Amino acid sequence: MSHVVVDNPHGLDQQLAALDLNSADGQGGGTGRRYIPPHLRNKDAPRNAGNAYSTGRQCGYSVAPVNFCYPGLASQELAFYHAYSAFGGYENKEGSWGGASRDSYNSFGGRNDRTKSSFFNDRGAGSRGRYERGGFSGGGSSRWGEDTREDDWSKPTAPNERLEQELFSGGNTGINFEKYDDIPVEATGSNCPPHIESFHDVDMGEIVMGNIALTRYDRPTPVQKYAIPIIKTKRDLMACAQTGSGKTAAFLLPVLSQIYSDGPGDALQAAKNNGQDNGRYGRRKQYPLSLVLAPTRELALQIYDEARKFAYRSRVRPCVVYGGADIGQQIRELERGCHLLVATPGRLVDMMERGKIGLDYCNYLVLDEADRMLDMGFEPQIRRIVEQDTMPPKGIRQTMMFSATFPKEIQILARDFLEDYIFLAVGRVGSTSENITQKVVWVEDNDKRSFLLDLLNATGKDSLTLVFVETKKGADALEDFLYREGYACTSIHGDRSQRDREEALHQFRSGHCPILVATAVAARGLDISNVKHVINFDLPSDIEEYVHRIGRTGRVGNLGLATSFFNDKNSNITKDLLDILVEAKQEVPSWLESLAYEHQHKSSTRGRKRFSGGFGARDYRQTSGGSGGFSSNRTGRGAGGHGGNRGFGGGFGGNFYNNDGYGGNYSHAGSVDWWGN
DNA sequence: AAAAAAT
Repeated sequence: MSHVVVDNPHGLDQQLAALDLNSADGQGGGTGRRYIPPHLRNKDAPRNAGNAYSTGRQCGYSVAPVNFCYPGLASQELAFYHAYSAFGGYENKEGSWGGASRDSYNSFGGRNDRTKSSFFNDRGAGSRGRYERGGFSGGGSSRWGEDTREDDWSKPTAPNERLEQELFSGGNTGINFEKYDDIPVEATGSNCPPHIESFHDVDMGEIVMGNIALTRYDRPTPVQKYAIPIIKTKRDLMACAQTGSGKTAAFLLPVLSQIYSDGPGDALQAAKNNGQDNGRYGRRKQYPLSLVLAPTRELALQIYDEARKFAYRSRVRPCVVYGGADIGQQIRELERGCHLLVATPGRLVDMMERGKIGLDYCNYLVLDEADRMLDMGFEPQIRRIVEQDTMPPKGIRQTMMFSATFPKEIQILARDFLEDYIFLAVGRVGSTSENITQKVVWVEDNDKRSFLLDLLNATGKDSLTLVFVETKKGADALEDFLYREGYACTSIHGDRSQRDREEALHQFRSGHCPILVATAVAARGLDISNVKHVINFDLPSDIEEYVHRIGRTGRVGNLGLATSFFNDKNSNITKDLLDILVEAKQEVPSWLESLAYEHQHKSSTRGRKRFSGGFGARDYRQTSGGSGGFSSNRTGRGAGGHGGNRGFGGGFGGNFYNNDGYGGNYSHAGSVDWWGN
């Protein structure tokens, strides 16, 4: 094991955080450049069967017949031709493409070495495939596999002004990067590549860079600085980072850039064969090159929306599938082509069983919010998807896991899914950020509503307020109440239909309903910028949940305010809340301090029974010697040999590791959660 | 005493 801190710009102590889990099982003959997975063996393979794997992630190009061609027109020119007719004439779009010039299209005929096969030489520039729709529909829609032949995926397709408007006009959803600079990041692992300071420090290709310019991302966030070069060098990654740290782009940019430079590879042929088998275009099974799994539907959608931006003017077609929505519609979308799939686990399993999705060529796997997915009981589905189907094994595919915490369950998942990975720890965004003002006020249940009205009246009419409650019933009741009081509000919770949920989010985001009453469904993952005020009408029992909730505000460089109603019923969160307030240099009410003191004394006699729902996860404090606030016990399972308990000076709020056997908020055999389930 | 997720 040689996990070494390679980069440590923030003066954090060097330490080894290797997991003995990581090397627990060997790779049975190594990663095998010539590996052929079981499902591909003994198959009649017109293509070079080992090729997809033997070339690693650089898929080779294979040759497909062309029965459709526009003599004398390269496909890009063809696309332009259609662009002109579609938009009534040529307009110079260079400006909006952030410097990419039309030369890139003119030079398209001059293919690079890879595509300069004898085939191309024979046919000349005129015999390009059918990409006439390539530049126009969402994120590219090359109908690969029909009668298309592969093109150079690294060259941008034609611009589409209307689509561009749709994708990039949504304001700067990005992050104000300056305030992230003090977030500490630590990379651990063998041969970790150096981090970047600018998007230009690593070659991500014309398409990605163009879309970065369009999204007006000018500088990478800390996660991006580290994750991008790691992913670009084809390493597996385990990253502990919260939502709001820019992690979606941190994996989308390098993954897409790889796909653009490598092209579709054998997946193209597979889709084609499959299409022939079925005889009809519409029956085709899709073979995504990349899969992103996310815990909630909204998060999946959000990742998809990001993917569409970065897939603009490319041949990659992103798709999203999740429950609660019409599956027929989603299938039709898939059948138009799917190279990057974002999915919630349940619906994806459904799609796989229906034969709509094959993961045989999925060379990039991302698990987003992995802890949350386990928390929600998705482990069987995830293992079904990753281990019990046709997905290339670890070491062949590239796998990236993101998680807010790193308890034992996640460590085991990382051991099983990742190969020689780099561990990235990103400091918590919410709690270190001092531009969120956190207030805790004592409010009895009976007074909550009138207190809430006071707060809402004090808040500007047009600033967004997010009100969290604990139960779905509570959400309905409170929305009802506010509505009757004349407030423009909406609500979101898990019993709402998917349409209602999306509609509510839209109403809120757009400012049409500037008050959103929400349950935990909205706490994590959702990037709703411009939330001025988060109100914990009901405090959660779990401090991680609290951090996620308040993290909905204070984004995009704005000052944020978080107000929490506290009373007797919240005694369970007292100590953790106090720690958070202290860490974030917030004002601490004296009553909270004394309560925390009392609670600590009471709790010492309670034993360690409750370790789900947030409590057990904090047990690490007992081993970190009470060293004040939020030092983490980052020892993992190999506690003895890896540097012991070290503090991180407040940056690393999350307990990435648990070694007390009671770790984490994750159910495991014999566990009892906060509700006694 | 809960929320989330395939139907």
